[in-house]
Amino acid sequence: MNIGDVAERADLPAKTIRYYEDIGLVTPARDPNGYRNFTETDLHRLTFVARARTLGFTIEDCRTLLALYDDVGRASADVKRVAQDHLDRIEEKIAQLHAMRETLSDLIHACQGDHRPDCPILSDLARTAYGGND
Amino acid sequence: MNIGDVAERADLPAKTIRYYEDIGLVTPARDPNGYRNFTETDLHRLTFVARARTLGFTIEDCRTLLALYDDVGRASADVKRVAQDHLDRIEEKIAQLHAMRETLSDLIHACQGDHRPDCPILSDLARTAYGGND
DNA sequence: CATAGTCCCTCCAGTCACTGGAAGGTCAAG
DNA sequence: CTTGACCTTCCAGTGACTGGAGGGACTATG
Repeated sequence: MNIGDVAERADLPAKTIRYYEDIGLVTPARDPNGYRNFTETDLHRLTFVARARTLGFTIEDCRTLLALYDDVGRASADVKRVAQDHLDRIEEKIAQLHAMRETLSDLIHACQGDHRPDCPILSDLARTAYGGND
Repeated sequence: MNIGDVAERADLPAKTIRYYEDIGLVTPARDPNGYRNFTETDLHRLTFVARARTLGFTIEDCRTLLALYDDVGRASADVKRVAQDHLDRIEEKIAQLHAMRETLSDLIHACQGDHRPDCPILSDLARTAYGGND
């Protein structure tokens, strides 16, 4: 398979696949003309990575997960730990985003959004760090 | 004020403040020895940016918000639009993260996490794209 | 006056995961 | 033989910093 076919079947840009080769996630063979020649296994690894990426795993996580996938003697506990760590990071991010959302939506609701300059959003941003404790 | 004082008062690394100067968010004066000499106004702009960044605004947003803040003839509607766009992006990210969280936590719950190799997490990642429609 | 320690300076490189583009080689069809 | 679609490599840019090298400036002490 050429890179175009793989790109379509793995639903990944060809650029990304070349990048994944660069960083060693796949190592496709080469035709005499220099074209990459992917096997079904290569494609499978790429769809694996694509799926992991949509779940938010980092490339390093993907590398680890691929290694575990290749290791028939793996312990599922190792996989679970990678996933749990990742989930923890996601929870943390969600919490941060929730905090931002709350503040932002409060400010947006408080803002008239008209032609006048007065704006609680700017007032909030411009508040000093000691804004009201004294 | 030297950069160290500003760093402490704005709760920003000195490195970051230099970077903000590089990209034109502040333009502190210079002492004859080359040291940056920040005014209270500079500090105020930096705390403004710091606050905006904790609310997740991009640097470009910060640039826009600072310009609006400086413009006494601004319309609050302009500020509100920037904030609303940002909130929309946050909502979208939260939705994505929720989707990841749901899938991940399902998979993690399904995984025994023991010494055996069988693992629904890996099975999910390794599923083919046509995984069950045929 | 020398020295030590703390601050400050600039410039370069790296992060993460791609993405865009230039410049050029290869292949199948007409 | 040309056109167009494909493929190749290499370089640079993204966002928002961060780390480090290599060196100058200032303050306090002996």
